[in-house]
Amino acid sequence: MASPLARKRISESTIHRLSLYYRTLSLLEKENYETVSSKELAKREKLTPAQVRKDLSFFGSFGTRGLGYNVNELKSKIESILGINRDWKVALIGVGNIGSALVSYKEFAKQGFHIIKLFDNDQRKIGSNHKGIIVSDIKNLDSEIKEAGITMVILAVPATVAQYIVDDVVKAGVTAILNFAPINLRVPPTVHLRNENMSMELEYLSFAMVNNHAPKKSK
Amino acid sequence: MASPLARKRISESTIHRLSLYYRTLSLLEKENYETVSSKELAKREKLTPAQVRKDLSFFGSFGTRGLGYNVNELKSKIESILGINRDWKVALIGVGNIGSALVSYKEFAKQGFHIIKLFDNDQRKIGSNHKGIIVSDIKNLDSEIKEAGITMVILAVPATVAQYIVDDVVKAGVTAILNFAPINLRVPPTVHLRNENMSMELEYLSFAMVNNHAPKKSK
DNA sequence: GTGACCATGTGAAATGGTTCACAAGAAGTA
DNA sequence: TACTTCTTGTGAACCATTTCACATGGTCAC
Repeated sequence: MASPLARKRISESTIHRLSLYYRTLSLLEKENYETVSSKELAKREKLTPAQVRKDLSFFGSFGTRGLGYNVNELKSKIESILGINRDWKVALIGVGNIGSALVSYKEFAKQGFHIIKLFDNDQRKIGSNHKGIIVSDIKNLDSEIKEAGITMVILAVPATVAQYIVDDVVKAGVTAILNFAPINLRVPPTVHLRNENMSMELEYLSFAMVNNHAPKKSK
Repeated sequence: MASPLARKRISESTIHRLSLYYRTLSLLEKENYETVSSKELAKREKLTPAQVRKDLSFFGSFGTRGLGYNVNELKSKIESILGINRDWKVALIGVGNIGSALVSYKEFAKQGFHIIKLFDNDQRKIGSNHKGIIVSDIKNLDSEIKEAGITMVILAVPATVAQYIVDDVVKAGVTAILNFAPINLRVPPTVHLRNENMSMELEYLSFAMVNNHAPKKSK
């Protein structure tokens, strides 16, 4: 059995699949499943049972031979692996198209990501109320982020200003950034950065159609 | 040199990186770069030069030894590989939070993805105007999609109804679907499906923070 | 034209990720 | 208890992707 804390490099794909398992386990829970086998889980994700077992084995042995995994238990194990067994305070910067959609995006809150601060530089937006949150002036970014103890930020600003804001939020102590701007950002090595690029998947689709690439499971 | 039409399986990662190269080439074009080396391109994407050259080599030899790649030319090569050297007519289904943000999302149009039809089942939304497009009743999905010759659809509806709509759009002749609903959809093998799961990247961030996973380049 | 330099394109090697195959553990049955 | 059945957990084998390393071919200065 692998120790939960074994310092082994876990692949990005494994983590992404844990997210999928988590979502499916939540569903199984609602459907009142007691247990689930790697076979069943694999079927739902269009993966192989071995893949599922291997992914989980990096973190421990959570199953029972002959029986499978206890749905509740596995779900909560994955929660703690992914770090979503707690509440995250998140600031959202840029209350434009994407930004305002994200404020209302329920999946985030479901998994413990709570947007508690909104920032913008547009005077018409500052002071306005989105889902109970008042939009702050981006000038107050530093103090408000520090005060609220926020370490995670969603960036939904135009590409032209994204880097400046990144520099600022990093100074304010943020260590995780989810970036929606179509630009490559620079962050210090201590800061985690992920990019959400919605065109990418459309481009993959058009590639697949044009080249008659065999349809495959999606990421 | 690999023939552009060699039937070799191209990896998903390679295609995603082409998207990145494309974006950066557009930028370089604006910055009036004539040529770019694999080294420079790699630096901007935080990849290795060999990776860049290998990716491109699957599709042909586009560079000049001693000089690098012509920015304009490479950009247009990638455009045709990705199938974005043409206009795609896209229908967007579900004009809620996410949906209405996507209508205004400029990156799509920039790359040739034109949302020309909106559908919803909410009487209050049907008939309303979003960026010049009138929201249609989802009841007319089949006829309107066929009539407009749409083959690509963005799905931004609640998870509970997503599968029904997928079945309908497939019947209407759609062969590519970008799904934002947090659910695993079933499509026939002839239909391309990609999922956009915005929670996944946040979960990756929280995993990285909690496990002190060395920050790495983002996808 | 010649020489120095540079960066591509690509086999081969190395690395990393997925699948196989099976020993071993647990549950249920008689 | 003994037997059957089921499914996990995991080394080993396999396959895919990335990186290395270098021959090749082109540019540019003089």
